[in-house]
Amino acid sequence: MNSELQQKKRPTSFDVAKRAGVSRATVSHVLNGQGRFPDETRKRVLEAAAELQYTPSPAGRALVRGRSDIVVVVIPYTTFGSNLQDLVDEITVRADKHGLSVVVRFAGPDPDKTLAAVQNFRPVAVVDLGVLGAEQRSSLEASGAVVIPRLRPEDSLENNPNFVIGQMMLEELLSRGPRRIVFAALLDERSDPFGPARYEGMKQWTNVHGLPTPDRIQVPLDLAGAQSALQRELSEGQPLGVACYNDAVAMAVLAAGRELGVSVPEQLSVMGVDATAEGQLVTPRLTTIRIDNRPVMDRIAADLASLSGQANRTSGAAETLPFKPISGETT
Amino acid sequence: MNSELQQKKRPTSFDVAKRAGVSRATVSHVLNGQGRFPDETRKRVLEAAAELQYTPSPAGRALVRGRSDIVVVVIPYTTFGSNLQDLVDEITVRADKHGLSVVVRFAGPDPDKTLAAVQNFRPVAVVDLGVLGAEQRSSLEASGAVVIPRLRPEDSLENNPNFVIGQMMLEELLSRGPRRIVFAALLDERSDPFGPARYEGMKQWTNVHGLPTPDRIQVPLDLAGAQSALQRELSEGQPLGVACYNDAVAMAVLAAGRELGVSVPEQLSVMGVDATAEGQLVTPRLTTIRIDNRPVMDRIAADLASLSGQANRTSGAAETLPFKPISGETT
DNA sequence: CTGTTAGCGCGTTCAT
DNA sequence: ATGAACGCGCTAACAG
Repeated sequence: MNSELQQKKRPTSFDVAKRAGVSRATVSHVLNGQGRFPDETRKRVLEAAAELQYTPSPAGRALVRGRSDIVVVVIPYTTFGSNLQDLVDEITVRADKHGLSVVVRFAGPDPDKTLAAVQNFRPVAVVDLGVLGAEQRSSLEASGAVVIPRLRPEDSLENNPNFVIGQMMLEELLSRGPRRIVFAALLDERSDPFGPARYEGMKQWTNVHGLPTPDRIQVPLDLAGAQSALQRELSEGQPLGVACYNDAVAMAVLAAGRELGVSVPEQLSVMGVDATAEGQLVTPRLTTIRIDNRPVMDRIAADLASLSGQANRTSGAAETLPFKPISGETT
Repeated sequence: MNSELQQKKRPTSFDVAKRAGVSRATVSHVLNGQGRFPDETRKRVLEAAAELQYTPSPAGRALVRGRSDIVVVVIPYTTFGSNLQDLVDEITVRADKHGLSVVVRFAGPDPDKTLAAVQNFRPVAVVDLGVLGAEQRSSLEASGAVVIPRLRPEDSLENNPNFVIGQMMLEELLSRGPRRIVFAALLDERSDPFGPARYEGMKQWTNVHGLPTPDRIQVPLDLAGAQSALQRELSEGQPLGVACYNDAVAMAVLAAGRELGVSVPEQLSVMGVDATAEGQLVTPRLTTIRIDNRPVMDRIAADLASLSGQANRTSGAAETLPFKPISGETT
């Protein structure tokens, strides 16, 4: 028989109250900074709580509050910049300061199930990194959760960063002279939450500048598949500029071009997005766009802070663009 | 457009009971499949629940159960390809079948805070993808959570996949003849949860085969940094084989070698791990190891199933190895 | 001003 | 098949 077998039952507010010689209500008041108590009492309660390592039961609190202390970060099925974890880490730290706990939820193939799962947490807030549609957002808001938005594909397009990225890529691809433009999306559409907006940005730009609308192709991330996808576009013999969804796609296009014997960047210029380490390590080095998510983080942090009623310090509206082109050898 | 009025308050078991003309206790029993009720009653309750879209409050349930329905998947701070997301997706689906909801938690820089955050959910189970130390596991288990995958007697060091991967890399690197071996870890140690075991595997293998113990270097993912890291190892003039922590590191090493003008694979052979798309798209194509996480998934699924008392012993013994070398042009 | 009592919120379960 | 009580924290109302 192991004497250590005791199921550690967590201390409750009752235990703290008993130890501090007060009532449960007082414990609650002191711990939540409500009402005024003599320092003596406050101290006794705080000490008792500390000694018992008291942590209020999230379940009890959620029950009475009607919602949990959980913030759900919903992440699209895609790999955008490996610094996603850093972003989440920072959200976590920030939320922690407001007494909120962060969990991540990967968006599954079925949006409804994802939404249901998120709803099930009765989260106090949902950080949407590009997954939620309009109706999902309002559904969440109807249930009382605050949705902290980032990229909304449907609100004013000109404000959408992805829209601007599409245009930025065009400018870069055409800076060496005119060429036919193609947008290379991922083969797996589900992995492509931002592609459509970028493509839209490109279409609008070409439209404004009197250029033909770029084609859109889907490129698998293997050599053979990419090759056949690219070959169809190259057949016309004029120089081609390929704006890719991300660096991985760009690398597939480049590999295909190499296999097909076309010269880069003369006959084939390629641009990625994300500035991954890999893209900068290969030859030819990728021209790409580095996305800085500090502005996103700031916005999230502000929204998070406003949850606790803290002053919503709006930072400067227009700073520098949150993304900048990285010149490589592929344009 | 249907302007259905959003219910501000979710239905409770009381609402269902009222609608079905029974008591709350009956609702609970029927919904949880306890006790025997006439089909008539069962049906009425089930229908009422469905019509009201009743979802039991997780908070209420957690309160009475003492723990939540949450399964926390703890993910190491490492670059994860979409394969990890697929793994999590599958865990999510599997857990859902048992009425459990999955959340992901990225391991932060501070293990204690990570542990505390996980504990705070009072999870019914924790899926550890390579972050938890022994004392963390026991701490979780002491609080009543099941840590998955469960440690099994056969999980000695020799069976550790990473241990075997290290050895497999050595065999591949040395297949072209003897050369000096170096293990290239990530610069950011925090991102490297599996490297140590792989290095251990290599050390043991060399020891058994009477070869010198491989050096260990840390390689940053930029050209200049990788170059200086590699240069120190190349100075001896004999052929070098570099076993890399992953494909990204391998690409950094290759870029450095290219810059330094060494021939691949004659003077410098390189091996990665992960078989990323990028590694297969570059020239020279990477020799790497593809890791199949189906076995891991099976094990997790089995442990998950056993949470609900379902003894699911379907998994046969060791079939094929869960990883296989991909021959490229770098060895 | 300081602190307590009482009761709510929701699902589960024992005893009837 | 049900009433009542429980688990835990919060807070309105109230008493010292």
